[in-house]
Amino acid sequence: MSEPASLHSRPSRRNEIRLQNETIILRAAEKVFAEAGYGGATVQLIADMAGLPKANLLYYFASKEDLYRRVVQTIFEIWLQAAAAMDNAPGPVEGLGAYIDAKMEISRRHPDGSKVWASEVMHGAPVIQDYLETTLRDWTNGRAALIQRWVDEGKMAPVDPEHLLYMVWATTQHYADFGHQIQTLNGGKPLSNVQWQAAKTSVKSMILRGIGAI
Amino acid sequence: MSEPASLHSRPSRRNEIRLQNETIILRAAEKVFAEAGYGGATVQLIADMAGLPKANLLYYFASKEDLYRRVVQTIFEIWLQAAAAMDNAPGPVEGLGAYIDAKMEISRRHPDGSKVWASEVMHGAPVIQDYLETTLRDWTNGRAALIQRWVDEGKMAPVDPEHLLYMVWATTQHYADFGHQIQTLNGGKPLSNVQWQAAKTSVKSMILRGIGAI
DNA sequence: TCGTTTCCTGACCGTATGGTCAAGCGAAAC
DNA sequence: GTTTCGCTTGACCATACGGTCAGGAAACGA
Repeated sequence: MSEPASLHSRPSRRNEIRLQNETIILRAAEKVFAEAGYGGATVQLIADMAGLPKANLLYYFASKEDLYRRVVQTIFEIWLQAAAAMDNAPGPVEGLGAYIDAKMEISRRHPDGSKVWASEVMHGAPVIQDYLETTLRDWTNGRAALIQRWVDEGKMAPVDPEHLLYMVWATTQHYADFGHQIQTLNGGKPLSNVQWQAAKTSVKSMILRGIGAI
Repeated sequence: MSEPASLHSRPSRRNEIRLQNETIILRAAEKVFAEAGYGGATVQLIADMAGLPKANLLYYFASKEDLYRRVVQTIFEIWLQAAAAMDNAPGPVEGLGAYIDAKMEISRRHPDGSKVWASEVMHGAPVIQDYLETTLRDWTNGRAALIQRWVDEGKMAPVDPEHLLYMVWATTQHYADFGHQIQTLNGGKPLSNVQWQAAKTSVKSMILRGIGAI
Protein backbone atom coordinates (compact mmCIF):
# COMPACT_ATOMS: atom_id res chain seq x y z
CA MET A 1 0.00 0.00 0.00
CA SER A 2 2.89 2.31 0.66
CA GLU A 3 4.21 1.60 -2.83
CA PRO A 4 4.38 4.88 -4.75
CA ALA A 5 2.94 5.75 -8.17
CA SER A 6 4.45 3.52 -10.86
CA LEU A 7 4.22 -0.07 -9.81
CA HIS A 8 6.27 -1.54 -12.60
CA SER A 9 8.68 1.19 -13.61
CA ARG A 10 10.51 1.16 -10.29
CA PRO A 11 10.93 -2.29 -8.82
CA SER A 12 12.30 -0.44 -5.81
CA ARG A 13 15.94 -0.73 -6.78
CA ARG A 14 16.57 -3.27 -4.06
CA ASN A 15 14.46 -5.97 -5.59
CA GLU A 16 16.15 -5.08 -8.83
CA ILE A 17 19.59 -5.69 -7.36
CA ARG A 18 18.46 -8.88 -5.73
CA LEU A 19 16.88 -10.21 -8.92
CA GLN A 20 19.85 -9.25 -11.04
CA ASN A 21 22.38 -10.86 -8.73
CA GLU A 22 20.34 -14.00 -8.35
CA THR A 23 20.17 -14.29 -12.11
CA ILE A 24 23.91 -13.80 -12.52
CA ILE A 25 24.64 -16.34 -9.82
CA LEU A 26 22.22 -18.94 -11.19
CA ARG A 27 23.69 -18.58 -14.65
CA ALA A 28 27.22 -19.03 -13.35
CA ALA A 29 26.13 -21.95 -11.20
CA GLU A 30 24.52 -23.69 -14.16
CA LYS A 31 27.71 -23.42 -16.14
CA VAL A 32 29.99 -24.61 -13.36
CA PHE A 33 27.71 -27.49 -12.36
CA ALA A 34 27.56 -28.54 -16.02
CA GLU A 35 31.31 -28.38 -16.47
CA ALA A 36 32.43 -29.91 -13.19
CA GLY A 37 29.44 -31.83 -11.84
CA TYR A 38 27.97 -31.23 -8.40
CA GLY A 39 30.89 -32.73 -6.55
CA GLY A 40 33.51 -31.05 -8.68
CA ALA A 41 31.89 -27.64 -8.51
CA THR A 42 33.02 -25.32 -5.73
CA VAL A 43 31.28 -22.25 -4.41
CA GLN A 44 34.46 -20.30 -5.05
CA LEU A 45 34.44 -21.34 -8.71
CA ILE A 46 30.85 -20.22 -9.13
CA ALA A 47 31.63 -16.96 -7.35
CA ASP A 48 34.58 -16.29 -9.67
CA MET A 49 32.41 -17.05 -12.70
CA ALA A 50 29.76 -14.67 -11.40
CA GLY A 51 32.33 -12.02 -10.50
CA LEU A 52 31.22 -11.80 -6.89
CA PRO A 53 32.81 -12.65 -3.54
CA LYS A 54 32.01 -16.10 -2.26
CA ALA A 55 30.32 -14.75 0.84
CA ASN A 56 27.96 -12.80 -1.34
CA LEU A 57 26.69 -15.96 -3.04
CA LEU A 58 25.97 -17.43 0.36
CA TYR A 59 24.07 -14.32 1.26
CA TYR A 60 21.63 -14.94 -1.59
CA PHE A 61 21.62 -18.74 -1.47
CA ALA A 62 21.77 -20.61 1.80
CA SER A 63 24.06 -23.36 0.56
CA LYS A 64 25.67 -24.99 -2.45
CA GLU A 65 22.95 -27.61 -2.38
CA ASP A 66 20.25 -24.94 -2.37
CA LEU A 67 21.86 -23.31 -5.38
CA TYR A 68 22.02 -26.64 -7.17
CA ARG A 69 18.38 -27.35 -6.41
CA ARG A 70 17.36 -24.03 -7.94
CA VAL A 71 19.36 -24.76 -11.09
CA VAL A 72 17.79 -28.18 -11.51
CA GLN A 73 14.29 -26.85 -10.96
CA THR A 74 14.81 -24.16 -13.56
CA ILE A 75 15.81 -26.78 -16.09
CA PHE A 76 12.84 -28.91 -15.24
CA GLU A 77 10.55 -25.97 -15.93
CA ILE A 78 12.14 -25.38 -19.33
CA TRP A 79 11.66 -29.05 -20.01
CA LEU A 80 7.97 -28.76 -19.17
CA GLN A 81 7.53 -25.83 -21.52
CA ALA A 82 8.72 -27.90 -24.44
CA ALA A 83 6.44 -30.68 -23.32
CA ALA A 84 3.44 -28.56 -24.19
CA ALA A 85 4.46 -28.62 -27.85
CA MET A 86 2.71 -31.97 -28.27
CA ASP A 87 -0.64 -30.62 -27.13
CA ASN A 88 -3.58 -30.19 -29.46
CA ALA A 89 -1.79 -31.82 -32.34
CA PRO A 90 -3.98 -33.69 -34.85
CA GLY A 91 -1.38 -36.39 -35.42
CA PRO A 92 2.19 -37.58 -34.85
CA VAL A 93 3.70 -35.55 -37.68
CA GLU A 94 2.60 -32.26 -36.16
CA GLY A 95 2.78 -33.28 -32.50
CA LEU A 96 6.04 -35.17 -32.41
CA GLY A 97 7.52 -32.89 -35.03
CA ALA A 98 6.90 -29.82 -32.91
CA TYR A 99 8.11 -31.62 -29.79
CA ILE A 100 11.35 -32.68 -31.45
CA ASP A 101 11.88 -29.16 -32.76
CA ALA A 102 11.34 -27.74 -29.29
CA LYS A 103 13.70 -30.23 -27.64
CA MET A 104 16.41 -29.65 -30.25
CA GLU A 105 16.09 -25.94 -29.64
CA ILE A 106 16.55 -26.49 -25.91
CA SER A 107 19.65 -28.60 -26.57
CA ARG A 108 21.03 -25.74 -28.58
CA ARG A 109 20.16 -22.89 -26.25
CA HIS A 110 20.52 -24.56 -22.87
CA PRO A 111 23.24 -27.18 -23.25
CA ASP A 112 24.48 -26.55 -19.72
CA GLY A 113 21.05 -27.02 -18.25
CA SER A 114 20.65 -30.24 -20.17
CA LYS A 115 23.94 -31.52 -18.81
CA VAL A 116 23.01 -30.70 -15.24
CA TRP A 117 19.73 -32.50 -15.74
CA ALA A 118 21.48 -35.54 -17.21
CA SER A 119 23.96 -35.58 -14.37
CA GLU A 120 21.20 -35.33 -11.79
CA VAL A 121 19.33 -38.27 -13.27
CA MET A 122 22.49 -40.33 -13.73
CA HIS A 123 23.30 -39.94 -10.05
CA GLY A 124 19.91 -41.26 -9.02
CA ALA A 125 17.96 -37.99 -9.05
CA PRO A 126 18.66 -37.13 -5.40
CA VAL A 127 17.03 -33.73 -5.78
CA ILE A 128 14.18 -34.21 -8.25
CA GLN A 129 13.12 -37.76 -7.50
CA ASP A 130 9.70 -36.58 -6.35
CA TYR A 131 9.20 -34.65 -9.60
CA LEU A 132 10.05 -37.76 -11.57
CA GLU A 133 7.48 -39.74 -9.64
CA THR A 134 4.72 -37.18 -9.98
CA THR A 135 4.97 -34.58 -12.72
CA LEU A 136 7.11 -36.55 -15.16
CA ARG A 137 5.24 -39.79 -14.66
CA ASP A 138 1.88 -38.13 -15.18
CA TRP A 139 3.09 -36.31 -18.25
CA THR A 140 4.59 -39.48 -19.70
CA ASN A 141 1.47 -41.53 -19.09
CA GLY A 142 -0.67 -38.84 -20.70
CA ARG A 143 1.49 -38.59 -23.80
CA ALA A 144 1.83 -42.34 -24.07
CA ALA A 145 -1.96 -42.54 -24.14
CA LEU A 146 -2.07 -39.84 -26.81
CA ILE A 147 0.44 -41.73 -28.94
CA GLN A 148 -1.49 -44.94 -28.44
CA ARG A 149 -4.58 -43.16 -29.72
CA TRP A 150 -2.69 -42.16 -32.84
CA VAL A 151 -1.70 -45.79 -33.28
CA ASP A 152 -5.29 -46.93 -32.87
CA GLU A 153 -6.42 -44.36 -35.40
CA GLY A 154 -3.94 -45.75 -37.91
CA LYS A 155 -1.93 -42.53 -38.03
CA MET A 156 1.32 -44.35 -37.29
CA ALA A 157 2.77 -47.83 -36.92
CA PRO A 158 2.07 -49.76 -33.71
CA VAL A 159 5.17 -48.80 -31.76
CA ASP A 160 5.53 -48.85 -28.00
CA PRO A 161 4.84 -45.23 -26.95
CA GLU A 162 7.27 -45.23 -24.05
CA HIS A 163 10.22 -46.43 -26.09
CA LEU A 164 9.34 -43.82 -28.68
CA LEU A 165 9.45 -41.10 -26.03
CA TYR A 166 12.79 -42.43 -24.74
CA MET A 167 14.15 -42.27 -28.26
CA VAL A 168 13.04 -38.67 -28.67
CA TRP A 169 14.53 -37.67 -25.32
CA ALA A 170 17.76 -39.54 -25.93
CA THR A 171 18.34 -38.29 -29.45
CA THR A 172 17.52 -34.65 -28.88
CA GLN A 173 19.38 -34.36 -25.59
CA HIS A 174 22.40 -36.09 -27.09
CA TYR A 175 23.16 -32.94 -29.05
CA ALA A 176 23.56 -31.07 -25.76
CA ASP A 177 24.98 -33.69 -23.42
CA PHE A 178 27.45 -35.10 -25.93
CA GLY A 179 28.00 -31.78 -27.66
CA HIS A 180 31.70 -31.97 -26.95
CA GLN A 181 31.99 -35.32 -28.71
CA ILE A 182 29.95 -34.06 -31.66
CA GLN A 183 32.13 -30.98 -31.85
CA THR A 184 35.28 -33.09 -31.83
CA LEU A 185 33.92 -35.26 -34.65
CA ASN A 186 33.02 -32.07 -36.47
CA GLY A 187 36.68 -31.10 -36.76
CA GLY A 188 36.71 -29.32 -33.42
CA LYS A 189 34.19 -26.70 -34.52
CA PRO A 190 30.72 -26.24 -33.01
CA LEU A 191 27.83 -27.05 -35.29
CA SER A 192 26.97 -24.13 -37.56
CA ASN A 193 23.46 -22.82 -38.11
CA VAL A 194 23.18 -24.89 -41.24
CA GLN A 195 24.42 -27.99 -39.46
CA TRP A 196 21.91 -27.51 -36.65
CA GLN A 197 19.12 -27.28 -39.18
CA ALA A 198 20.39 -30.44 -40.85
CA ALA A 199 20.48 -32.19 -37.50
CA LYS A 200 16.91 -31.17 -36.75
CA THR A 201 15.74 -32.34 -40.15
CA SER A 202 17.63 -35.63 -39.91
CA VAL A 203 16.33 -36.43 -36.45
CA LYS A 204 12.76 -35.54 -37.30
CA SER A 205 12.67 -37.46 -40.56
CA MET A 206 14.34 -40.56 -39.10
CA ILE A 207 11.99 -40.70 -36.13
CA LEU A 208 8.80 -39.88 -38.02
CA ARG A 209 9.67 -42.42 -40.70
CA GLY A 210 10.65 -44.86 -37.98
CA ILE A 211 7.14 -44.82 -36.57
CA GLY A 212 5.52 -44.96 -39.98
CA ALA A 213 4.07 -41.47 -39.75
CA ILE A 214 5.56 -40.34 -43.05
CA MET B 1 64.18 -67.83 -16.73
CA SER B 2 63.94 -68.82 -13.11
CA GLU B 3 60.22 -69.45 -13.59
CA PRO B 4 59.50 -73.09 -12.70
CA ALA B 5 57.64 -75.76 -14.68
CA SER B 6 54.07 -74.70 -15.39
CA LEU B 7 54.01 -71.21 -16.86
CA HIS B 8 50.27 -70.70 -16.83
CA SER B 9 48.99 -72.84 -13.99
CA ARG B 10 50.81 -70.87 -11.32
CA PRO B 11 50.78 -67.14 -11.98
CA SER B 12 53.25 -66.95 -9.10
CA ARG B 13 50.69 -66.22 -6.40
CA ARG B 14 51.82 -62.61 -6.11
CA ASN B 15 50.71 -61.62 -9.57
CA GLU B 16 47.51 -63.40 -8.74
CA ILE B 17 46.96 -61.24 -5.68
CA ARG B 18 47.87 -58.14 -7.58
CA LEU B 19 45.51 -58.93 -10.45
CA GLN B 20 42.68 -59.87 -8.15
CA ASN B 21 42.98 -56.72 -6.04
CA GLU B 22 43.26 -54.49 -9.07
CA THR B 23 40.10 -56.02 -10.46
CA ILE B 24 38.20 -55.56 -7.21
CA ILE B 25 39.37 -51.97 -6.93
CA LEU B 26 38.53 -51.12 -10.53
CA ARG B 27 35.07 -52.58 -10.18
CA ALA B 28 34.43 -50.59 -7.01
CA ALA B 29 35.83 -47.45 -8.60
CA GLU B 30 33.57 -47.79 -11.63
CA LYS B 31 30.54 -48.01 -9.39
CA VAL B 32 31.48 -45.08 -7.18
CA PHE B 33 32.49 -42.84 -10.09
CA ALA B 34 29.18 -43.67 -11.78
CA GLU B 35 27.15 -42.92 -8.68
CA ALA B 36 28.94 -39.83 -7.45
CA GLY B 37 30.86 -38.45 -10.43
CA TYR B 38 34.58 -37.82 -10.41
CA GLY B 39 34.39 -34.86 -8.05
CA GLY B 40 31.90 -36.49 -5.72
CA ALA B 41 33.78 -39.76 -5.51
CA THR B 42 36.29 -40.12 -2.68
CA VAL B 43 39.09 -42.61 -2.38
CA GLN B 44 37.70 -43.62 0.99
CA LEU B 45 34.33 -44.44 -0.57
CA ILE B 46 35.96 -46.59 -3.22
CA ALA B 47 38.07 -48.30 -0.58
CA ASP B 48 34.99 -49.09 1.52
CA MET B 49 33.20 -50.44 -1.55
CA ALA B 50 36.21 -52.62 -2.32
CA GLY B 51 36.60 -53.70 1.29
CA LEU B 52 40.20 -52.54 1.51
CA PRO B 53 42.02 -49.84 3.48
CA LYS B 54 42.42 -46.59 1.63
CA ALA B 55 46.20 -46.76 1.74
CA ASN B 56 46.05 -50.09 -0.04
CA LEU B 57 44.24 -48.57 -3.02
CA LEU B 58 46.95 -45.98 -3.30
CA TYR B 59 49.54 -48.72 -3.27
CA TYR B 60 48.03 -50.21 -6.43
CA PHE B 61 47.00 -46.96 -8.10
CA ALA B 62 49.12 -43.86 -7.82
CA SER B 63 46.22 -41.46 -7.47
CA LYS B 64 42.47 -41.02 -7.76
CA GLU B 65 42.98 -39.56 -11.21
CA ASP B 66 45.03 -42.58 -12.28
CA LEU B 67 42.27 -44.87 -11.08
CA TYR B 68 39.69 -42.85 -12.98
CA ARG B 69 41.77 -42.96 -16.14
CA ARG B 70 41.94 -46.74 -15.97
CA VAL B 71 38.17 -46.98 -15.55
CA VAL B 72 37.51 -44.75 -18.53
CA GLN B 73 39.95 -46.63 -20.73
CA THR B 74 38.31 -49.93 -19.83
CA ILE B 75 34.96 -48.59 -20.93
CA PHE B 76 36.38 -47.28 -24.15
CA GLU B 77 37.71 -50.74 -24.95
CA ILE B 78 34.30 -52.30 -24.35
CA TRP B 79 32.85 -49.65 -26.61
CA LEU B 80 35.31 -50.61 -29.33
CA GLN B 81 34.41 -54.27 -29.08
CA ALA B 82 30.78 -53.49 -29.87
CA ALA B 83 31.94 -51.32 -32.72
CA ALA B 84 33.18 -54.41 -34.54
CA ALA B 85 29.61 -55.70 -34.79
CA MET B 86 29.07 -53.60 -37.90
CA ASP B 87 31.94 -55.18 -39.77
CA ASN B 88 31.45 -57.48 -42.73
CA ALA B 89 27.73 -56.86 -42.83
CA PRO B 90 26.07 -57.05 -46.24
CA GLY B 91 23.61 -54.28 -45.45
CA PRO B 92 22.12 -51.99 -42.80
CA VAL B 93 19.65 -54.52 -41.44
CA GLU B 94 22.39 -56.94 -40.46
CA GLY B 95 25.10 -54.38 -39.68
CA LEU B 96 23.15 -51.78 -37.75
CA GLY B 97 20.92 -54.47 -36.26
CA ALA B 98 23.91 -56.24 -34.77
CA TYR B 99 25.46 -52.98 -33.64
CA ILE B 100 22.29 -51.87 -31.87
CA ASP B 101 21.99 -55.27 -30.23
CA ALA B 102 25.56 -55.06 -29.01
CA LYS B 103 25.14 -51.56 -27.66
CA MET B 104 21.90 -52.40 -25.89
CA GLU B 105 23.65 -55.35 -24.31
CA ILE B 106 26.42 -53.07 -23.07
CA SER B 107 23.85 -50.69 -21.60
CA ARG B 108 22.37 -53.57 -19.74
CA ARG B 109 25.58 -55.19 -18.53
CA HIS B 110 27.76 -52.16 -17.96
CA PRO B 111 25.45 -49.32 -16.94
CA ASP B 112 28.04 -47.90 -14.58
CA GLY B 113 30.69 -47.84 -17.27
CA SER B 114 28.31 -46.11 -19.62
CA LYS B 115 27.59 -43.45 -17.01
CA VAL B 116 31.25 -42.80 -16.38
CA TRP B 117 31.78 -42.46 -20.11
CA ALA B 118 28.85 -40.06 -20.44
CA SER B 119 30.11 -38.02 -17.51
CA GLU B 120 33.61 -37.88 -18.96
CA VAL B 121 32.34 -36.61 -22.32
CA MET B 122 29.93 -34.15 -20.72
CA HIS B 123 32.78 -32.60 -18.76
CA GLY B 124 34.78 -32.00 -21.91
CA ALA B 125 36.59 -35.34 -22.09
CA PRO B 126 39.62 -34.20 -20.04
CA VAL B 127 41.03 -37.71 -19.99
CA ILE B 128 40.10 -39.27 -23.33
CA GLN B 129 40.16 -36.25 -25.62
CA ASP B 130 43.04 -37.73 -27.63
CA TYR B 131 41.09 -40.97 -28.15
CA LEU B 132 38.12 -38.98 -29.41
CA GLU B 133 40.33 -37.19 -31.90
CA THR B 134 42.05 -40.31 -33.18
CA THR B 135 40.38 -43.68 -32.59
CA LEU B 136 36.80 -42.49 -32.39
CA ARG B 137 37.10 -40.09 -35.29
CA ASP B 138 38.68 -42.72 -37.53
CA TRP B 139 36.06 -45.29 -36.58
CA THR B 140 33.24 -42.83 -37.18
CA ASN B 141 34.56 -41.76 -40.56
CA GLY B 142 34.95 -45.37 -41.61
CA ARG B 143 31.43 -46.35 -40.59
CA ALA B 144 29.96 -43.20 -42.09
CA ALA B 145 31.55 -44.19 -45.40
CA LEU B 146 30.15 -47.69 -45.05
CA ILE B 147 26.66 -46.34 -44.41
CA GLN B 148 27.01 -43.96 -47.33
CA ARG B 149 27.87 -46.95 -49.52
CA TRP B 150 24.66 -48.66 -48.42
CA VAL B 151 22.79 -45.51 -49.33
CA ASP B 152 24.43 -45.40 -52.74
CA GLU B 153 23.57 -49.04 -53.29
CA GLY B 154 19.93 -48.29 -52.55
CA LYS B 155 19.84 -50.45 -49.45
CA MET B 156 18.47 -47.63 -47.33
CA ALA B 157 17.11 -44.11 -47.55
CA PRO B 158 19.55 -41.23 -48.08
CA VAL B 159 20.07 -40.25 -44.44
CA ASP B 160 23.07 -38.40 -43.05
CA PRO B 161 25.32 -41.20 -41.70
CA GLU B 162 26.67 -39.17 -38.80
CA HIS B 163 23.28 -38.21 -37.45
CA LEU B 164 22.24 -41.83 -37.78
CA LEU B 165 25.23 -42.89 -35.68
CA TYR B 166 24.42 -40.22 -33.10
CA MET B 167 20.89 -41.54 -32.89
CA VAL B 168 22.12 -45.08 -32.34
CA TRP B 169 24.55 -43.97 -29.65
CA ALA B 170 22.03 -41.73 -27.93
CA THR B 171 19.17 -44.18 -27.93
CA THR B 172 21.09 -47.25 -26.81
CA GLN B 173 23.11 -45.46 -24.13
CA HIS B 174 19.97 -43.79 -22.82
CA TYR B 175 18.89 -47.11 -21.33
CA ALA B 176 22.03 -47.08 -19.18
CA ASP B 177 22.60 -43.40 -18.48
CA PHE B 178 18.95 -42.62 -17.77
CA GLY B 179 18.23 -46.03 -16.32
CA HIS B 180 17.08 -44.47 -13.09
CA GLN B 181 14.49 -42.35 -14.87
CA ILE B 182 13.29 -45.34 -16.88
CA GLN B 183 13.05 -47.39 -13.73
CA THR B 184 11.02 -44.67 -12.02
CA LEU B 185 8.64 -44.50 -14.97
CA ASN B 186 8.44 -48.29 -14.83
CA GLY B 187 6.85 -48.16 -11.40
CA GLY B 188 10.16 -48.16 -9.57
CA LYS B 189 11.14 -51.59 -10.85
CA PRO B 190 14.10 -52.32 -13.11
CA LEU B 191 13.25 -53.52 -16.59
CA SER B 192 12.60 -57.26 -16.66
CA ASN B 193 14.11 -59.64 -19.19
CA VAL B 194 10.98 -59.39 -21.29
CA GLN B 195 11.01 -55.60 -21.12
CA TRP B 196 14.65 -55.49 -22.17
CA GLN B 197 13.86 -57.64 -25.17
CA ALA B 198 10.94 -55.37 -26.02
CA ALA B 199 13.21 -52.34 -25.73
CA LYS B 200 15.75 -53.91 -28.07
CA THR B 201 13.09 -54.80 -30.59
CA SER B 202 11.46 -51.38 -30.40
CA VAL B 203 14.73 -49.52 -30.85
CA LYS B 204 15.87 -51.70 -33.69
CA SER B 205 12.61 -51.58 -35.60
CA MET B 206 12.18 -47.83 -35.17
CA ILE B 207 15.69 -47.06 -36.33
CA LEU B 208 15.78 -49.54 -39.19
CA ARG B 209 12.38 -48.36 -40.40
CA GLY B 210 13.52 -44.78 -39.88
CA ILE B 211 16.30 -45.21 -42.39
CA GLY B 212 14.14 -47.08 -44.86
CA ALA B 213 16.00 -50.37 -44.41
CA ILE B 214 12.89 -52.38 -43.61
C1' DT C 1 18.83 14.49 8.71
C1' DC C 2 18.36 10.33 11.13
C1' DG C 3 17.10 5.61 12.07
C1' DT C 4 16.32 1.17 9.91
C1' DT C 5 16.78 -2.34 6.78
C1' DT C 6 19.20 -4.63 3.28
C1' DC C 7 23.41 -5.54 0.99
C1' DC C 8 28.30 -6.59 0.95
C1' DT C 9 32.72 -8.81 2.21
C1' DG C 10 37.38 -10.07 4.45
C1' DA C 11 38.63 -12.95 7.89
C1' DC C 12 37.88 -16.97 10.08
C1' DC C 13 36.64 -22.09 11.46
C1' DG C 14 35.85 -27.08 11.61
C1' DT C 15 36.01 -30.78 8.64
C1' DA C 16 37.08 -33.91 5.00
C1' DT C 17 40.02 -34.96 1.31
C1' DG C 18 44.02 -36.79 -1.52
C1' DG C 19 48.14 -38.38 -0.63
C1' DT C 20 52.54 -39.85 2.27
C1' DC C 21 55.21 -42.63 5.26
C1' DA C 22 57.34 -45.81 8.14
C1' DA C 23 56.81 -49.91 10.36
C1' DG C 24 55.13 -54.58 10.16
C1' DC C 25 53.90 -58.96 7.74
C1' DG C 26 54.31 -63.21 5.05
C1' DA C 27 55.47 -65.92 1.20
C1' DA C 28 59.05 -67.16 -1.67
C1' DA C 29 64.23 -67.40 -2.97
C1' DC C 30 68.69 -68.86 -1.59
C1' DG D 1 67.03 -70.54 8.59
C1' DT D 2 67.61 -66.38 6.99
C1' DT D 3 67.19 -62.93 3.70
C1' DT D 4 64.52 -60.60 0.35
C1' DC D 5 60.82 -58.21 -1.60
C1' DG D 6 56.35 -57.18 -2.49
C1' DC D 7 52.01 -56.48 0.25
C1' DT D 8 49.40 -54.14 4.08
C1' DT D 9 47.95 -50.47 7.01
C1' DG D 10 47.26 -46.98 10.94
C1' DA D 11 48.76 -42.60 11.69
C1' DC D 12 49.74 -38.47 9.87
C1' DC D 13 49.91 -33.97 6.93
C1' DA D 14 48.92 -29.96 4.05
C1' DT D 15 45.32 -28.22 1.60
C1' DA D 16 40.87 -26.88 0.12
C1' DC D 17 36.22 -26.85 0.97
C1' DG D 18 31.43 -25.28 2.67
C1' DG D 19 29.80 -22.30 5.66
C1' DT D 20 29.79 -18.45 9.54
C1' DC D 21 30.21 -13.94 11.38
C1' DA D 22 30.93 -9.30 12.58
C1' DG D 23 31.05 -5.04 11.02
C1' DG D 24 30.84 -1.58 7.47
C1' DA D 25 28.43 0.52 3.23
C1' DA D 26 24.56 1.67 0.71
C1' DA D 27 19.67 2.35 0.03
C1' DC D 28 15.37 3.48 1.91
C1' DG D 29 11.39 5.64 4.68
C1' DA D 30 10.05 9.48 7.48
